[in-house]
Amino acid sequence: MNEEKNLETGNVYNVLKERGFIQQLTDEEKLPSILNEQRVVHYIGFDPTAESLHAGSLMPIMALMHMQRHGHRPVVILGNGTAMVGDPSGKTDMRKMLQAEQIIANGEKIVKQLNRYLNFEQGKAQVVFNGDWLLDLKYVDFLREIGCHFSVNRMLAAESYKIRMETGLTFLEFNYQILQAYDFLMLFQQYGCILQMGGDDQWGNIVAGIDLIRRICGKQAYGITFPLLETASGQKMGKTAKGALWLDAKKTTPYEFYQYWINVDDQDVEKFLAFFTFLPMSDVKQLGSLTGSELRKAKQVLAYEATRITHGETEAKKAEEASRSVFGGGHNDFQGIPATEIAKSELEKGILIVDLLSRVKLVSSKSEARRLIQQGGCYLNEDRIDSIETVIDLSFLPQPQLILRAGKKRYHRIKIC
RNA sequence: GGGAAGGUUCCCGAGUGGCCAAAGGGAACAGACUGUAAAUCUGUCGGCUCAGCCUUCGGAGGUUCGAAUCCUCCCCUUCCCA
Repeated sequence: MNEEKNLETGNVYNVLKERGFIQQLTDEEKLPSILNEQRVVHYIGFDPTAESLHAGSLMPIMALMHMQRHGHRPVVILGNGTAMVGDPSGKTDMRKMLQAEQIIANGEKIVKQLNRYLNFEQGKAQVVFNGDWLLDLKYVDFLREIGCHFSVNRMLAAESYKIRMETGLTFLEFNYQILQAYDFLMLFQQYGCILQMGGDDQWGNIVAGIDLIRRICGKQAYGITFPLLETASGQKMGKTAKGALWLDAKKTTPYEFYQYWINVDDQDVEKFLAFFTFLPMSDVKQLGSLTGSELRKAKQVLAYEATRITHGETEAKKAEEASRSVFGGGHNDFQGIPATEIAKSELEKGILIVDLLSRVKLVSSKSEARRLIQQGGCYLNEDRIDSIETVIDLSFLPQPQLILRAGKKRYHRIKIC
């Protein structure tokens, strides 16, 4: 799915900067020229705390893609070691502790996912598991060799621990930063990795790694952080009605993925085009300058491009078609929208509308289904269902298929088999 | 280890014996308006075999006709002291 990208010319630093990826960096003087002059090995860590990455990881992924397109070499760390600890940076609560096997299994799935975005052939990029060096560390040796370089006073003063200084911080989590710094050191020594990137909440951890490398190796390493994305309404980006916006088509279908992007707030369109597509900035700005309903064109481009990058061109086209036919009126191409199979024999008996809604997960309980109907939000083939007693049976079948709609935007197709 | 304050429905947060499925706000959902946007207005917002019933107020017991509210023990969090 990952087509060969042509190497792009120009300084990747300028590209990242122009597209808004850079929140902070450690050396504004040197880093841009280093990125211009040499092939830079750089890394971003992903926590295998779930079996799929979600939209929150998309910005780091896009950054790595830009880097690779400019000839640099991404290293992805899967934090199967650090996930055993849990990063407290910028968080209110302690993370749930996960089982080691679960973490490994998640990690393997995530590696597969990353293959869609990055080219791992011929050493153009690499995945490493930090458990390889973290899990077998000897406590006392580690304290003596690494721990002695960290100032607790300074760690406590760090912004990333500030919230947790109020709500509580365990020693376990307090060690996270040291482990991440150690990761950077390992990558620096073993792979010549001189740059770490991450969300802005990682700043403290990144700088800790740079310090450690300087103290132990006497060499300079660098860091870049990305802005933490919030939507215009102040929500963390990538939330859907069902929860996270996953990058796994099984957890969030390409259609749903497309719908997320086409529904973004007007104010976010230009920003998101810059982050989540590879369109030239001139196009991004031009699309972003559209106003009123014209802006929907920009959203269509955003949705298509973002879906294409994650799910490929075929799926993106299908999602686009389905969205057009559903929202644009007219055609009957409902191929792309979520579907459930129901046996014809069941329909012969008839199914209560309430049961049907809950069966296809358009609602999370039958009470919700009743509420939906009573509030006038339930449609079958674009006819409003008025009664919660309605029984769906073969008499509804002159239509080639059954299309259920909940509210204005949530569609579901019933396949008869 | 000692002392203090707490743990309430998705989140924040009221409630201190019945009128509590539990105020208020946020989030979310539906309707109207619209551009599959935002804002606004209206309504909804534990579950079910839905005029009734069942489960919920950290956990387990107990008192009582009746408990989120009182008692006992336990678990957890924060703060102060060590």
